[in-house]
Amino acid sequence: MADLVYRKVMHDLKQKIMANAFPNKRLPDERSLSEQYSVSRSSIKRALKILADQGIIFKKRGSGTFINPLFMKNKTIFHYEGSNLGITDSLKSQGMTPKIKLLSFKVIPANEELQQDLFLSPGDFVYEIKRLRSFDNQPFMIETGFIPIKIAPELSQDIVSGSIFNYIEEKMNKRVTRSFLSILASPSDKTDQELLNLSVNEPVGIMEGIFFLDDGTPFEVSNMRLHYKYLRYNTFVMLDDY
Amino acid sequence: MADLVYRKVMHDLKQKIMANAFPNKRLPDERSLSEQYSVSRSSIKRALKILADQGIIFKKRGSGTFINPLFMKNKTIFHYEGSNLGITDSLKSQGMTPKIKLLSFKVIPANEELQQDLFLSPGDFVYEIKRLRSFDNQPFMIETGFIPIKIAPELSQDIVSGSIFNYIEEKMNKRVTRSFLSILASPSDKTDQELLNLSVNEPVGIMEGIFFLDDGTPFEVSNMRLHYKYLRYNTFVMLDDY
DNA sequence: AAGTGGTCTAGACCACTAC
DNA sequence: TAGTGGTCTAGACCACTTA
Repeated sequence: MADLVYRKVMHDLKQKIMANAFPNKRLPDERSLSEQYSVSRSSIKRALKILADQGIIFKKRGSGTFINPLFMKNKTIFHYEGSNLGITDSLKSQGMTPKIKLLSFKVIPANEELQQDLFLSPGDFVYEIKRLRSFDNQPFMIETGFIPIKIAPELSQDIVSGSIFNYIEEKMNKRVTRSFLSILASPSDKTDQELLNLSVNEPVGIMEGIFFLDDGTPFEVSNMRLHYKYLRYNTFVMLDDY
Repeated sequence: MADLVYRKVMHDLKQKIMANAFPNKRLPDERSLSEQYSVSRSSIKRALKILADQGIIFKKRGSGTFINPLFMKNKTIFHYEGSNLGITDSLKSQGMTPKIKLLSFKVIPANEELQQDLFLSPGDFVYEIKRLRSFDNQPFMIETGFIPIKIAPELSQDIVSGSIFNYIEEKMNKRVTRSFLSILASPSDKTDQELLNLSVNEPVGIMEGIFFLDDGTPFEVSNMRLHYKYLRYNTFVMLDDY
């Protein structure tokens, strides 16, 4: 995957942007980039499109391509980034060592809400997986996930003690490529305070979401309660009507 | 704008999909579409890419292009797409009556951070606008906005007591179409507690963002502190590329 | 093996911005 | 007018799925 032309260009430009290789906050024009990288202008455009979709750069027709200044900020702090679906990979890409502690692992009948969210029928069962995620001995997230047993019949205590998404991709040869997320804030409860080392007036950030496989099947409903210092959800909204 | 090839194809296909013109939930292959529409395959791909980004279709390499069954079953899932950036409109569409109380309105020199975020030069000035938003007599948001005076030289106390975005669109004939948002949680401070009727252990949700005009010009830097019960940010994440 | 989507090229022409 | 990004084409070859 990593040998694709547009991906290489995209990654290289991203790296250069972060290394402040363009102090004037402006990228070379597309035709020059095409020459520099010895690739077609189309490939340059494709790489730039991705960076633009991620909000890292923006283009002004007739004028040039510029770096979004807000993207450069807050890079020193650890945070969960909206651009990655999996928590494990999200942490790894930031050089963190993720750790997972399994709190509980059960099979329960899906209630009505889960039936709706996961397109299940009455009587269907789901795994209920509670986990505590940490990095560098700092717990930052309590995660409760629900997965239909018929989608992943072979889940074991061993598997769910690691990255479930990686298991799905490597062993089941499917990809988790979409999710609906809700993000909100809430006072912490006793469990939060104990597990996440929070004082009573410190809140949690909550992410609720449904994750989908690449064929459109809803795969997991997840409720994530995060230490408030470790949630920063970045998102780029475009209203350019297609 | 509507005469672009890929847009026409995209709209036409979208309409056909909704009219159930593909009962087998499968689109013709790209080469056939290219012939049917008498456009290049690249243009077909571009149209399909947009539909895929919107979650309407998904592609399977070697197999074909298929209609997302979820799109037909539950269209509310994709609801965030039509949503508006402006708070005022966002509330109105939910049947709420928004109210704005102007807390302060000043002109100050842009500090270094604002200069960067808003593409300003040293010595440039910005408006600093602090407002409290309520609906049905329930205050829910403290908003601090910074807008370059050179972008909107005619801002008055009267204007900023209402919807600034609406003013921009109606009087200045520009559109706010993009924003870069960070969402996080934080304990409330004394001001939050007073203005938003929060107790000490109740948090705020924070949205920090830069809003851009449709030509890419950064228009406003905004810091929004929300009563935690009134922040729920919904988003749809796709990882198909990258 | 046939058919599908994915990647990439080289180049033409258009639309907008800056000077 | 010169330079920028935007659109579009025609075609080559690759990677994957299905039979």
